[in-house]
Amino acid sequence: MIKLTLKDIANHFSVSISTVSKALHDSHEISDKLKHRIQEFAKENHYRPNKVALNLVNRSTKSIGVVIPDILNYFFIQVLYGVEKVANERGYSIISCVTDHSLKKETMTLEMLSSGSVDGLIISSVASERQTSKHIENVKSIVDYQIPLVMFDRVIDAIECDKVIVDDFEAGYKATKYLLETGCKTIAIITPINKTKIGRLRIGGYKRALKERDIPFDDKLITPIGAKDDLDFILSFILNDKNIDGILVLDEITTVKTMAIIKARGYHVPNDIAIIGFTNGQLSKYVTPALTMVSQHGTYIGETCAHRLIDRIEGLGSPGNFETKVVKTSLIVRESTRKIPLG
Amino acid sequence: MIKLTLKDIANHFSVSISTVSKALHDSHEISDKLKHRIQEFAKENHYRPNKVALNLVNRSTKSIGVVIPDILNYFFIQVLYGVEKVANERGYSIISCVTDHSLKKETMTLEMLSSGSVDGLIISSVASERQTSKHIENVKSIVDYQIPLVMFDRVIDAIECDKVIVDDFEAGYKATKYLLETGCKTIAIITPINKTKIGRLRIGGYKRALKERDIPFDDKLITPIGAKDDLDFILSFILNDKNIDGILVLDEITTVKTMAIIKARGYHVPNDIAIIGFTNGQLSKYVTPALTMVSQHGTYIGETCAHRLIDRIEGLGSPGNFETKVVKTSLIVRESTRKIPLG
DNA sequence: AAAATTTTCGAAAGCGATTTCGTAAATAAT
DNA sequence: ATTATTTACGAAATCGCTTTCGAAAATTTT
Repeated sequence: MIKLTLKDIANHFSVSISTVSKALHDSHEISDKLKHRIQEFAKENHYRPNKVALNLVNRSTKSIGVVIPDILNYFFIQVLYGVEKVANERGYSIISCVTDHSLKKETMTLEMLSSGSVDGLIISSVASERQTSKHIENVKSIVDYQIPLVMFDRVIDAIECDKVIVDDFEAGYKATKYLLETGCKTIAIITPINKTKIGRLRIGGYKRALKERDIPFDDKLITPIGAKDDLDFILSFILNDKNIDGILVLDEITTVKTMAIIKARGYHVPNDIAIIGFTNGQLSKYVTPALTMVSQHGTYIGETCAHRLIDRIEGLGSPGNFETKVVKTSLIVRESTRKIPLG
Repeated sequence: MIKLTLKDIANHFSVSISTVSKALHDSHEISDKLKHRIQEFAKENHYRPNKVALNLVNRSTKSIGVVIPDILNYFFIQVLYGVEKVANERGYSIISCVTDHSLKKETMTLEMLSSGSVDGLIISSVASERQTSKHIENVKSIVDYQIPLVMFDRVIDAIECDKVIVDDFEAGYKATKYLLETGCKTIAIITPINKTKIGRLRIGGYKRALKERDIPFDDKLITPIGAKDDLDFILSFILNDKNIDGILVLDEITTVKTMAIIKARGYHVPNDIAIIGFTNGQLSKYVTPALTMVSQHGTYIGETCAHRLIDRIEGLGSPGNFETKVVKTSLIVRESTRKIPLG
């Protein structure tokens, strides 16, 4: 049995296509008798309208695209979850695409999605602060296309659109302050997101916290690591070089790895070295000791993005008047940090 | 600047739509002069053909839908990764949908996807062995629609299509055998997937391994747990009741939780109780002790599914002649199990 | 019985593209 | 100069569906 179309049904009953269409929509224009027969036939033969044709007619797909750099990152999964929840509530489905931190893949994905497949886009761009200029053009061409766009977390300043961002400066500040308050003197930073703006902001917060205590900032304490770098090897440098008693790590998996290495080298966590990581995901809770983490409230961010976007799509909210929403983080204190001394 | 169509360009140059279409396709039918002007104009104004219209004309979307029950399950993420890799290589993009283990959501998702949005489907169904009858109808209506379908992992026997499954029987057998060989006498099973066929197969393998050693099967050692159950509470029963020295857990997150609880109760892993879990994901490696896990080779499964499906879509492979591929698992031995005694 | 109204349906346009086919104009061949 | 052949473009069909409008046929009103 091949896929049924309106035409097939029309032929079967020797009526016109429009009659069938109306009958299936329960239009009063069609007699009850005919309507019934057509509806029965359609049901029996599993007729379902071709969505592509509908999308074309309606000039809308009732779906939104979500583009994220990484699917093994719990934060993005939470965002995805939040987006999907709201989208479903409001009658939209989502198409999620992962760019694997590749600028090329992001461009391809945007090309694909922005040519009619979705009514709007939610993006966390992989663009670092360097390579923007050319890449911005790509993203910009989407906005130019008049397709509603909401960026979150890793946003591009030069793009004018609604944004939902994390208060990464404050997050870095809070985490560092907490380490200082629990007695840390020399705090290192491990950053797998060195070239991103959010990485810079977190380090900015870190500096601010140091400054408040008149601790001089030491460049050597900031260690960028790449995806293929040998973390063990790299860590050995700063651990031997400096007398580190606190570490701030800018993503979850690296936090876990860092702690494993530190423990293996005989340090006690948190007594010798305290650790705070970013992204409160599945891992942090179950490692030993359980990790103190910064939660970015991904689900909430996802929900917010979805609402913003769908409002735009449906023409609510003033056109051109873009807003940026800043979401605060929370520090989830567990066992990888010392207790705050009383008094 | 509103979205440009062929018609707009045609109007701008006072030519026909077909001329523009041909010009943009570099057809020899159009004079070089005109072609150049049209192409220039299209580029400058960021013209891109409307994909929905193209899909309608081509009766193909060059995209495939992937439906999985859970996105926090590393196995499924790996499958997704494998599918996407092959799909991209072969010129397809993927639409991934998560059903959150909800039959209703699965039905909705299938409804949505099977009406023209995708050229084919890759599904791991949430259907347990009970509720099938009605649900099967839903899935069946997709196959009836002549839309190519590949099921993996959680397949439905009554559906005729290509399948890629894990050798769960052998996996349960291998894991149990390993525990026995390393000295375990009383092995419990914790199963969060009690009603699924794959759960039953794994337990089947477990029974076989016991039988080989003439160990009687004890029903009480199989503990099903639901999503909302208090694992701590439930574990206390069997730990107190039986003299357990080995546990087989049927998913990763539950394995990690189980070990945490066991450690908290003062047992040593693996000396007092050895643990093997299913799905070798991100968590297993970094907990203490690192967990011995069954790897299901998700990426490979995803790749296989994608190849099968696209072959079907493109009419390669004999119609109606469905195949089921069985993929073997590997046991990744780490520290939550004892060593096999020499000799 | 004539007029007005309602019921019931079909023709056709449109969504945005591709593609086949036909044809006037330009060029080439005789 | 006449015929044959390219060249260069447009008209129209098509994909599957919705929707507006027009118009018989049936019903109601006067």
